[in-house]
Amino acid sequence: MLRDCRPEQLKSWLPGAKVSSTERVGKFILLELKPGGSSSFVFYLTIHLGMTGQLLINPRDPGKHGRFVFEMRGREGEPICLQFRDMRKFGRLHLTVGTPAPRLALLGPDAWVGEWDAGYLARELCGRRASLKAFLLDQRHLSGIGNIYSDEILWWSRLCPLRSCGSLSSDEIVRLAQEIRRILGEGVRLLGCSISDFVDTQGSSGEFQKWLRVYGRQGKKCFRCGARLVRAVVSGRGTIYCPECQPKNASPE
DNA sequence: CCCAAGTCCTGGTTGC
DNA sequence: TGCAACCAGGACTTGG
Repeated sequence: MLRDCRPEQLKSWLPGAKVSSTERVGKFILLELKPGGSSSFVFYLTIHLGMTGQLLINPRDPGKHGRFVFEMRGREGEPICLQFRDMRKFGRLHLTVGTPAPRLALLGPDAWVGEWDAGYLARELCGRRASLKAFLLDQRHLSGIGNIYSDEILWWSRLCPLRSCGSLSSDEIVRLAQEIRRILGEGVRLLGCSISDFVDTQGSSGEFQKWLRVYGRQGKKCFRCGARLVRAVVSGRGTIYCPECQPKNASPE
């Protein structure tokens, strides 16, 4: 159970605590901690990187936008420093007792490795008026998809971001489900998308940005049909798509 | 001035 | 008409 507690209370538990497990849930990083001594409860550090957050292990230099640092010891007693950097301050940390930050309970299944299928997607899409783009960004349906991957997924699925959820045929839903898993898998295989800030815990950049088909390519030619890619703002987010092979009208097929 | 990887909050709209 | 669910857009923040 989640218990209310004051920051200074949590602070007093941290020294001597052990990281008992780590997990990723959607875009959240979760550390399970057990306090030192004989206490049996657990507490959690829930981390969200926001847009520009970085989590670094033993960084070579203090960096420019350090927000917090955890000093730890490894199994052999070697020092381990975990630093959180975040230029735009959109990242979040939550320290809670008993359960992770409450917002995690609201997340849909993990879009990449979660237990869901085209049937689940069909049920979630059914009857909704919102755009496909807004749907993919809404972490309550599937968790883990952001603005870059949603545009890429929709291009590969040949679906217009402006289409309404309820307008998809079952063939289109199956296609979308396949591309969600495939594109996120590619992103992970290529170690992420380093447009400007993203690095892994070792400070290394990913490679996915080299394989982008639409994101950041407004006005350039579609790799599939050669038409000019266009930009629209959909539910407040910049959205790039091909007006030719991602048509607004449902394709007759 | 424009734009940017995310989420929360507010206020308006839709439909039962 | 009432109400809840749904949905779009602004706020937040720093920098290129």
